[in-house]
Amino acid sequence: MDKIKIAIVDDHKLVSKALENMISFNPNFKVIMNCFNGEDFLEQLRSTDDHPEVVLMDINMPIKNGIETTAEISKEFPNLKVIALTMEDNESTIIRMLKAGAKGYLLKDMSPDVLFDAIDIVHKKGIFYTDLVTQSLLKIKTEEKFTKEVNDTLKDREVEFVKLACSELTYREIADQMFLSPRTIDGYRDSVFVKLNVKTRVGIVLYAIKNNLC
Amino acid sequence: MDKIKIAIVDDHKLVSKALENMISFNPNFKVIMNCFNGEDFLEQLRSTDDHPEVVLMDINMPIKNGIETTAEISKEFPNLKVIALTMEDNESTIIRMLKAGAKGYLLKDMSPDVLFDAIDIVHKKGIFYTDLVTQSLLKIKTEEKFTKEVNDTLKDREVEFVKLACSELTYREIADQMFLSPRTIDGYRDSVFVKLNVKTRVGIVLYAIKNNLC
DNA sequence: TTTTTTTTGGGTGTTTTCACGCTTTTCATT
DNA sequence: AATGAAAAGCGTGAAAACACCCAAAAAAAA
Repeated sequence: MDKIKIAIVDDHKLVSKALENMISFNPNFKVIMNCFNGEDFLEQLRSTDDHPEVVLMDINMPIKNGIETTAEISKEFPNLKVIALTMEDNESTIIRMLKAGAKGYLLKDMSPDVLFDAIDIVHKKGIFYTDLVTQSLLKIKTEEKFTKEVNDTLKDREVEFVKLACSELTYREIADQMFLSPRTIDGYRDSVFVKLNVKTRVGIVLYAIKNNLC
Repeated sequence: MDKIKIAIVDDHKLVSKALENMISFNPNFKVIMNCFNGEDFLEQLRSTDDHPEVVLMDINMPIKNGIETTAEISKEFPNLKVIALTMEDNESTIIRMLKAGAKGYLLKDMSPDVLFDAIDIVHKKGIFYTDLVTQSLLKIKTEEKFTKEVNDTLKDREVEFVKLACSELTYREIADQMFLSPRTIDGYRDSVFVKLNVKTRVGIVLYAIKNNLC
């Protein structure tokens, strides 16, 4: 049987080296790519025909993050199976990652066994979930929250606003920076409150940080 | 020459394994301890005489973080040289880590060379700084900000307040939770503003998150 | 036992934030 | 060109947050 070809995309050298090292202990796997960010990875993919079969993708990366990168990969190279890697698990991040087309996700401090299983299963069955708890959790979310997320997705302008809200600027100053009337900012605030299900500006900030928008 | 005995304290298995692996390539070093948190490490130290000479200490850990752990080590085992490890560098965290007694600090995604150098130099000279930039930066801070930090350290009660401020509670509700008058909370807010050099509640939240108080 | 520090509380007034209801402009689709 | 949805803008009133002033208990240190 041929070795499964694997790509690692992670901006932390230490982690990516560790992953590569971990994988090297399993004779069924072979790391053929190791990139530091999504942009880099996409370029490499486009410039060769020797594609990996499974991608271990960090979510938090500079330049192009895991979610964006995965979304592009899903369109352009639908055969690649992406496994998302995170340090801390955040529900809505996971959901967005799955929506972007990831076939599984793992916490970064898993045991080698789990990693090997995940790669094997994703490769054979096309999908892998860590345990039943999360699986059921996701089942619920994928119906209930999935559609909710779509309707409640922040528009571009609102995202801009949210980022600026994560500062000591007053709404009036935010309005200035966005070249809008303070009233418009009021409107953004109100709709963001509803969409994020929060009641105060601190709520916005906490959301933004959790979903690293800032 | 005897091998330098090293301890690794990091809650992320992947990282700690990677570090151990990295170190194993250098014949002058030997990893004799590998702990997942500060509490664990202190226990191990107290129950043996075979102490490490250099400790690679993660800063963000559950149960007992790197700063507290380093502070205790400095008192109890002053011969151990602690090198702090961080993912993202945060000035005030670094300062507090050095105040706690760390002899050097490194970003987690350094090259092996840098790690080896750091260990060697810390072991021989007792102190190591990554580069001149940070070194000079620290020089300035250690005088100017060091003393400032001491005066501006939040009191226990203020820290409690700050944690509650990182929520959608109003100040009045925070007062209730802390069994205090709203006026008192007003006072806390004002003094925290001055100490953290911020002007709004969002400023408090951003500070708290940066220094993971919440 | 003084002295100092911490904790707690208060008054007054301004600015910002938030809620709610409504209008105008813009722009893509038909 | 019509129309319908979105984005942008407006007004008012109430609540919360902020600024700056000061003082009394309580606890800790001297």
